[in-house]
Amino acid sequence: MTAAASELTIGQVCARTGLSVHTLRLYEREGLFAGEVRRDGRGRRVYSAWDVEWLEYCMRFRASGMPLATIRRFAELVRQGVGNEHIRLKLLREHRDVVVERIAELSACLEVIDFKVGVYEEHLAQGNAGDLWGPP
Amino acid sequence: MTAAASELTIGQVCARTGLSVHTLRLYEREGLFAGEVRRDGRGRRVYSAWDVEWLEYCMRFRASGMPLATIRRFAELVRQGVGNEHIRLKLLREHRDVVVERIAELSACLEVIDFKVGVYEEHLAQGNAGDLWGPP
DNA sequence: CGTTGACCTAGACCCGGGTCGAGCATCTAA
DNA sequence: TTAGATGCTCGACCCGGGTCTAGGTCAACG
Repeated sequence: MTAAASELTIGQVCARTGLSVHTLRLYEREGLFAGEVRRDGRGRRVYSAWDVEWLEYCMRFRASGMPLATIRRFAELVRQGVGNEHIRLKLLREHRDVVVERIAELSACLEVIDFKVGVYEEHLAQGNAGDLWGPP
Repeated sequence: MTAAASELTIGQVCARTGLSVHTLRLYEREGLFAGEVRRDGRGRRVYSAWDVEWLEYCMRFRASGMPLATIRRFAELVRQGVGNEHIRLKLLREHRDVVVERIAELSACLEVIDFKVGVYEEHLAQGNAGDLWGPP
């Protein structure tokens, strides 16, 4: 029989999150979890539903460029429990700003790339001879 | 006296681009330049204005997440000269798509982060007790 | 003169973030 | 009962992208 739906093995968590077992164990070693990952009688990891929820946030943080070290700091704050919410908020806001910045940077790059794409399109459209972008 | 404005030393290029000498030399070794970097009589690098222009594009590519290997492929195409513009265009378009994707991903992350920021703000605003985001 | 500063090469090192493998334990199904 | 999954730990490895060092050349300045 299977355990309660919120008692997941590492393999199940992999399946749900797309992370590899290796990565999951790495994250644990690196202290990214906001609560000790429990073990069953045989020493195997047991993840709860909220461990997974937390992981999903971690994945968002990663996908938005937050380094593991920052996630660890955040996790530590959560582990310490009630009372430091303003610090957590500060951290989140700082990361938010980084992400906004990054989007702006990418958008600026995109404009440049689009410009160059336009140049090439035009060049090709008119079967233009002569090198685009070569030494003068 | 100084050389023509378009004949730059590596140090001058660093100053103009913000890249370190190390990085500039690395980029050259890695074949990122679209034209051989010339040398003066003493073996010192001499950069032309368009080398710098090219570098500026490279920096945009990097900033938008293009790996060095891809920049190298692009540079090779340019080095080969006239005739492969459609391939270059394809490469640029593919990268463009990657960037657009990435912006979308970041925007999605931003929403999640903003949501969590909102949760914390509310929590703090009402001096709420009880842990936000702790094991149930 | 000698020292200072900009440059050269080759190669080592570093960091972040995984990814993999060896060697072992346990459960399950054929 | 034995093979196959699945899990465990620990430590090695890998990759991308720099960054730094040692040891050397040269020109110009005081």
